[in-house]
Amino acid sequence: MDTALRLADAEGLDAVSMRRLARELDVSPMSLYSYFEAKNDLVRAMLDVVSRGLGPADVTDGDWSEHLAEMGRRMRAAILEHPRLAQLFVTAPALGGRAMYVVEDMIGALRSKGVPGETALRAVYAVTAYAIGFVAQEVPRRDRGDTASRQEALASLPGDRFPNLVELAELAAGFASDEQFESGLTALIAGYAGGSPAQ
Amino acid sequence: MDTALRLADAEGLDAVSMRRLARELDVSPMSLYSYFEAKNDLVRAMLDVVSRGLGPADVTDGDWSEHLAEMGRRMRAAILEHPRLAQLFVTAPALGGRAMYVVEDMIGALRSKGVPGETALRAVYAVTAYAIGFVAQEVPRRDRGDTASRQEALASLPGDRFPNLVELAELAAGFASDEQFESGLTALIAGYAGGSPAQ
DNA sequence: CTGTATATCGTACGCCGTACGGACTAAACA
DNA sequence: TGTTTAGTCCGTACGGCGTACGATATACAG
Repeated sequence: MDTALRLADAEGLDAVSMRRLARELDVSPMSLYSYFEAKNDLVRAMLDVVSRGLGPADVTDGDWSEHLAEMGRRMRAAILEHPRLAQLFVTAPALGGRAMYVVEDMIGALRSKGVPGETALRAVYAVTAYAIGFVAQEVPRRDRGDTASRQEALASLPGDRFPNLVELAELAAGFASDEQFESGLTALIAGYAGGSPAQ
Repeated sequence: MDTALRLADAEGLDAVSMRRLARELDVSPMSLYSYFEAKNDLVRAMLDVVSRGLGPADVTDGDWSEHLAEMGRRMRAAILEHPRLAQLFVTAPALGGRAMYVVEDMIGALRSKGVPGETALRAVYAVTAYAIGFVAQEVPRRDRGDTASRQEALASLPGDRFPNLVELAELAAGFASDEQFESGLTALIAGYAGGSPAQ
């Protein structure tokens, strides 16, 4: 697993083939099948290791909105630790492994603070969706150049069809990912809490 | 493109190989390279066609929150029309093609109703992230059995470690996707609007 | 008619996942 | 002790993949 993850981080998920991984380990390709029934199993194991980075949601102070926000932040952070594996989270048949524990604990925390089960489920589900979708958009964007080049790309759109994007190019390109993430996260949770608006 | 999309819808994205697509078309594999420089181009073209399904955001009544919500719904609906291509949206280097027009128009609509540019950008970005992430979780879940079997799967978790998920299994399995999507979408937008709480 | 562009194709290379069966090793048991 | 068993490793082979390269055929411009 170490080698597989190192390989994936360094050269991308596509570089992780049974044959290539075996070569890295100075071993025959078929040997790997003693440990994984098929390549899918290997990939699932990789996802599991990464999602272990979620860690327990041990924040106990603050109200439940803060709990929930923290879960969202952890989820994003865990995925961003291995950006090249991000697509796994997004394509995965289901959140499993560590993520399951986090969801369970988060729902428990919310309920213990008086949130009804249904709302807790809905809110956790929504935050999960937001975090995954956000990172899915964030990762490729990050790979594709700095702020200046992103701004240039937006500004060079045909101005007669994209007046708003062109006008706001500088603003849009300058958004820090962290702020942008917080913005949506805060809004989403505020919506569930019926609290104050974001931004 | 028609054949490629039909093939992808019927047998999944993996079935769309240059060789297979050529066979479907009664043509040599290499012939396809007259029209697409590489397989990536073909995939991008497929994504473009699908995202054309977004259509223009032509809802002009209602306030801007309703506009924004409609964009989210359209986005989800467009992706769900070709569920087996969903991962493309999520892995894509950037929203392009039709999606770009939708974003532009949506930002324009929001601004024309008095929303500051920055908020408009942030809100549209957040809704996009939410919609993509939601569908990413929704598609595999849908493939994996009906309500009853999902409930069973949840209920059979070890009760000492997952008390909440077990207890709420019935509730969780029974959530209709549409309701769940609306729940998060409403919350998110309400957060930006500073309006009333969801659910 | 001649040249040039366009579409199609056959062949070949180096990847991939993995089915199958064999060889070696170490532990469990007689 | 010898024998069996389970686990590990491997070589070979099959069918698939993307696509570089060069040849051919067809159509159209001059």
